[in-house]
Amino acid sequence: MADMTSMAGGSDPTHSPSEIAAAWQRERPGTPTGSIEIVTPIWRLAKLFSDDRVRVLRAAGIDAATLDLLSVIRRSGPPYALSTRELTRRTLVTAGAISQRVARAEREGLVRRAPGTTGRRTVMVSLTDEGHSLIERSVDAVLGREAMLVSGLSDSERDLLAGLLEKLTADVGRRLTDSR
Amino acid sequence: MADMTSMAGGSDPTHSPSEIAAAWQRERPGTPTGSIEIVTPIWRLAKLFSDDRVRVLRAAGIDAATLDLLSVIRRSGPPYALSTRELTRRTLVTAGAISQRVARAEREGLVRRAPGTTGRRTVMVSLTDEGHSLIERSVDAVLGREAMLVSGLSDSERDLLAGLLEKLTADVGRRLTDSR
DNA sequence: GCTGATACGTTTAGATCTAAACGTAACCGA
DNA sequence: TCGGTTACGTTTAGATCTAAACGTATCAGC
Repeated sequence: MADMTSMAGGSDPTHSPSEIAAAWQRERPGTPTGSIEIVTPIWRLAKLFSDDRVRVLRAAGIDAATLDLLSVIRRSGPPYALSTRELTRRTLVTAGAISQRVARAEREGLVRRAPGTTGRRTVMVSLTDEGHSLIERSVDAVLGREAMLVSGLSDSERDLLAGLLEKLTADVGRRLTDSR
Repeated sequence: MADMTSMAGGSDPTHSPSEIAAAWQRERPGTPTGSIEIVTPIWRLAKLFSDDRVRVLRAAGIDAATLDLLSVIRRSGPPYALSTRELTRRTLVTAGAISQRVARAEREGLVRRAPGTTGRRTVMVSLTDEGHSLIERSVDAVLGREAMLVSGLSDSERDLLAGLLEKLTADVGRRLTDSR
């Protein structure tokens, strides 16, 4: 996927989204700046969460890509095994990246690869004991930390925000599929 | 910055945030899943916007990193010049990345580097005519496209969401600085 | 059974980022 | 004025991603 490092249209963390929109209006009256107050904070928040997670995980001896891999397998429930195909579907990266991530995790003894029984030449990736205990140790740390970060919102604010974000996600997804 | 490709804790685009939280509760009762319905959609939306922008820009003959660079300079107003230092501050990437981006854009004739007059060995990066016209052509395309993507929200919903996002951004930023 | 089409996973080439090392220029206290 | 410190920009090494090429196994229709 494209990374999060380019957000022209309003990334500037030294100015608020509304200041950025105002700057465009001053420089180019009529510029369609209506989306900036939505898109810019989303990008900034994604970066804040991402960077913080990297820091937290470094202390736990695991990187974000590996956590992502192990998490998806772990929360799929017993027998803690998913095909490469399914891992790709449930992640935001390409099949090539999954292949590389699995190879790394396998080298570190966190997962195991085995041919699937259900035809179609699938490869099942499963957690080793070590992988299982690593994810158990990491999940609460990461999610607990994030819960702390968002704790400035009241319960009703949080629910309201979650609802709006879900609506927007569905909406954007629909418009993207329509336009292709 | 860390890219947007790892979002353990809930990236899975085949399940809604609430389904992911429910899966954790089923597998590990007591897991602190309160943040998932906020963080997960933020990550997903960042990726949706990012990927779409890449597609739009490919058609316009410019990449997202270059758009980011030219945008910041363009909206700073005449004389359309910023120091490398300032570019780093107003962007979400490191100084090294800025240096490389500027070098690329300079190679393509979009910007020019010149020693700054105000001491401290600064390098001023300014738009060439070609860079200026490229950004003029691209900005409306990108921002117009994004305005369309978020147009499913009513005006009041949009303002409400923008307000909550701004509050959350400030809040998370504060907690991050406090905890370090 | 064949055979072509398709699905699936891996590999490779290339892009671009970060972190850290570096090289200098500018500033500052004595 | 001088020497050390700091600010600033660039370079380099390493990590990891994407897109595309590949190789092979499986399936579907005849």
